[in-house]
Amino acid sequence: MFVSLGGATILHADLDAFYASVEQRDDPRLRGRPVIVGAGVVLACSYEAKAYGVRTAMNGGQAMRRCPGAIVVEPRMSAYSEASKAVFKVFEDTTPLVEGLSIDEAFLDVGGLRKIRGTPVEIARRLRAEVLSRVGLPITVGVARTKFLAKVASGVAKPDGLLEVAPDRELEFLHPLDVSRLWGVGEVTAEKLRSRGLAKVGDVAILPEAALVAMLGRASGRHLHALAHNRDPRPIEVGRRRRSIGSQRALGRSPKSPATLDAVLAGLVDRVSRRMRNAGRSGRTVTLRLRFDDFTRATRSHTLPQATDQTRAILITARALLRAAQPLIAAQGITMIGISVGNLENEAALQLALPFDKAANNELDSALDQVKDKFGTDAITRGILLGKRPGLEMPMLPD
DNA sequence: TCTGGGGTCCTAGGACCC
DNA sequence: TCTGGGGTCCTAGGACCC
Repeated sequence: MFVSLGGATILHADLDAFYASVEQRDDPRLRGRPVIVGAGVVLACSYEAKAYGVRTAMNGGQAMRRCPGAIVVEPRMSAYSEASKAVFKVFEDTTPLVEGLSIDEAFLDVGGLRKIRGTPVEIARRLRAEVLSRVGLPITVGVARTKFLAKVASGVAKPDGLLEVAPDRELEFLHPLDVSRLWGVGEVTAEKLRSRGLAKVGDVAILPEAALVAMLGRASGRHLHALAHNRDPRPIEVGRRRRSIGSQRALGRSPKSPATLDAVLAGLVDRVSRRMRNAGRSGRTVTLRLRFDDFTRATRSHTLPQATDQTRAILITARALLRAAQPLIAAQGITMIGISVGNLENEAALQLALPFDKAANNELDSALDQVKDKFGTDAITRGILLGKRPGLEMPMLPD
């Protein structure tokens, strides 16, 4: 057991197969059985399904071929969001130093709690028990001296595990691991490393930093070099804020008319701007994201002089970007469209970033009229094209 | 039944300013 | 008229993560 202040005091807590676990918690018939959340594509799958080779992001048909007995359930995002909040409540009851990474994982710094709550491992053990008893979900915790290592440790310990990497055994733990275990090493980087005979973290550790930088670029090279040598001084950051808000939609492979694209775009902008207003954020940079038949991607962006959270200002910008991308779309066939707004500011939104522009306004209205002509008067407001969600704010009428 | 939806960070070139 | 370095912002693309 460690008593030094420089010991392993960072916890990385990571819920196991989060969406699927919530489904198994809420429906006893699913327990112990392979569960897939999401029909077209696997959003999450239970460990019973993983045993058959089902993976997140896998195509639904492929997943069913691998695991014909799997039970497929529709995602229930609100249930997951609620479960996430309950789990974060447990985190925050443990320590105020919580840095959320995503809906289902967080770093906790428990370094100052030894006297009142025990050693980090004792705290981690209790945290796991509490998440199970209070929220009913299994969670894995990695304990280490650095964030990086705590995250790697929880990855190794999954599912339903607890693993401490003692400070005097860090390299012993790290160096035999496959390079793909490292945070930031995905398919592309792992393949680059492997093609040079670097399969294990220990192989990477032997290289000089300059060699890694030449291979992977400055940031990735330095990052990987630091981690292979077990250097990660980053502290827990409490209260990190999101830097962009976006929404996207897959369109399938059939050709899309401009009016359809416009309707989808309007729906995306409505959803994004609504979420911005709910979050009290406004932004300046509007980015249009496109994906084509051959799965290549393109982005087009424009930065406004002032931040806004207004549907109309964002939609006018988004439409201009879409128009500029028309040749690309015509040539390649579009299969996904997305909008995101970045350069977010924390203050409440300013009134309207764009000066009133009669021509742009008329153009917008006529575009929305075309959508209505084609799909019915209330197509947009009723959200028929956009997921059957009532209460959309479109169309925006002239002042 | 080939491919979801939400994000983060980094790089590189060009415009612009001092 | 030509030349320099440094800094910031914007745009586009790409890798990665859950």
